[in-house]
Amino acid sequence: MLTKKDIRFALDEIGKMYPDAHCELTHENPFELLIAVVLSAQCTDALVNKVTKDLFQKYKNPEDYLNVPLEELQNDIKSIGLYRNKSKNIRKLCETLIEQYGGEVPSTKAELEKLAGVGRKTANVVASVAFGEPAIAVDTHVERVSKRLGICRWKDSVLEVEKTLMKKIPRDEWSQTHHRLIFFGRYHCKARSPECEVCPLLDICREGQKRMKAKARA
DNA sequence: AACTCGGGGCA
DNA sequence: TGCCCAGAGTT
Repeated sequence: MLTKKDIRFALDEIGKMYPDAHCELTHENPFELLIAVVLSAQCTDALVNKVTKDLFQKYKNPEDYLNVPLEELQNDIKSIGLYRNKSKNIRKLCETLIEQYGGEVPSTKAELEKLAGVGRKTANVVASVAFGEPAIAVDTHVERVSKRLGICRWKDSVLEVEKTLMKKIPRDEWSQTHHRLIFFGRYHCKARSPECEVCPLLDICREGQKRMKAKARA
């Protein structure tokens, strides 16, 4: 497990690599962000952005999603995969927004998480990006990076990873750190081919040293 | 905890 | 071709 000092070092180095990491999903308002994040589950944001460009031109508010046949909505998001679940969830979500929130997007994590298609990760992202609430959303990148570096344990659940990060990172750095870890995981500490050879964190990274040793042996 | 949804991107 | 992707819901 990394010491507090090592974690500080790691966060600072990652911050130097990606000083202006941000949410890459296109959105003009909380509602569009919410839809975009729900659509982004298990597919890349670049792919989602291709669809949302036309989607947000056509669907401006929760009512618009309910005023077309389900098949039409499915067809509009077909190319991102998992479209049957996502289209149904979005319609259910829009119904809830209209019935319970006057057509607006609720701003707290607890309320967001109750919406169809919105889990802990999506709720954290929307609360953080759209409403400025401190949050660390643990997706596959954040989880992988945290475990490789040794910020948390390999067997930790997603929720345990989130708790550990919140405990070890100052609250006012949560949102920024979240996006930086995602950039670091996406572009450098990649799932398949992490670039350990040119990584500034190699000295403190358990997994990186293991990989380099294995490579030297081969 | 394991399984399913799923087309696109990349090696 | 095969494997993975900025997850969530169900069993």
